[in-house]
Amino acid sequence: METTTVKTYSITQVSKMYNLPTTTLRYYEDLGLLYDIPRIKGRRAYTQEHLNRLGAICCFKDTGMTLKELQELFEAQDNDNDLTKTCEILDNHYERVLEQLAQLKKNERHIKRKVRFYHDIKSAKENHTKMPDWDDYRDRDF
Amino acid sequence: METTTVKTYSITQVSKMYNLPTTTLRYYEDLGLLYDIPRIKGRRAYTQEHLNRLGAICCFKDTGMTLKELQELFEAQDNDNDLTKTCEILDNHYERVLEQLAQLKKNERHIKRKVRFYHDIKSAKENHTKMPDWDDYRDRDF
DNA sequence: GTAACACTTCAAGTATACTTGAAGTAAAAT
DNA sequence: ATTTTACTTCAAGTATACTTGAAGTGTTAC
Repeated sequence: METTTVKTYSITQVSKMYNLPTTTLRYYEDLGLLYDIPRIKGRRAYTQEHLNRLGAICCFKDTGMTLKELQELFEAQDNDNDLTKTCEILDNHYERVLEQLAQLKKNERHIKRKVRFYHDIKSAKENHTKMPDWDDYRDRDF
Repeated sequence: METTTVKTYSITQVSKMYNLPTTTLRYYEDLGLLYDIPRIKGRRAYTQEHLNRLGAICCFKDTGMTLKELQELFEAQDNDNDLTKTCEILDNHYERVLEQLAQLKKNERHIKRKVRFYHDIKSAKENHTKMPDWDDYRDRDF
């Protein structure tokens, strides 16, 4: 006979690893996003499986999925193992992520221009040189 | 004597242009993010200036700035014309945007892998071929 | 032994960003 | 002329994602 010990993590360890308050970890459990977390003497003992799931939660949440949508995704993935629905949700979400990425790149360029513009205004004021014109910064690559 | 007519836009036109409900436009005005909007017969008449400002609001908001932070930024920009503070806020925000961009790219790759993984599971099940293993998808470029 | 610490559950409270409802006005459509 | 449409103001309500508070338990520190 053979026994294997599975490495587990306390709620505070997980909290630090994922930079999430312990209250948020409990909240996700309440919502059913994390479940079957074993208790050792009443305390949560997260396994690698739970960490992987939590990684997925953060990834999807950070890319704009609501917790409700995450519940749906996990329900399709776990319970019924409804692959058609799982793929549909994932495909739709991936589309949205690509749009986000394109938009964020645009916004990044716009903000970069604005940063330069205001720094140049600051310099101009300090050195009593000619004030920059925003028209020279719009839609121009630096 | 010379009179120039400035092109203006109704709240519904602006709502459609920026894909924001009219109620949200009024809300932004309540918060002071948009101000000095002239009324023609009681109706809001947005000028190009307001559209530019609204564009900035959307850009900063979409990159994670809160409306309160936007109020601070605009206060530094408009009222006191406090360039040091304006630059500081912009610099800090730009840093955050670069981090977001890096993170979003990571998340995009992770989700792409997951999309492929589940599509491959679906195919495997339909064609009774070997099920894929997630380990073959982690941190691998396609 | 007892105080401090690190959790536990469960219910209620909060922050942000809108959103809705009620009551009114002014111009266009029938 | 009167109904419909498109706004207006102002106050109150809502959704999402947490966050806090109260009361309790089991291990560690002195």
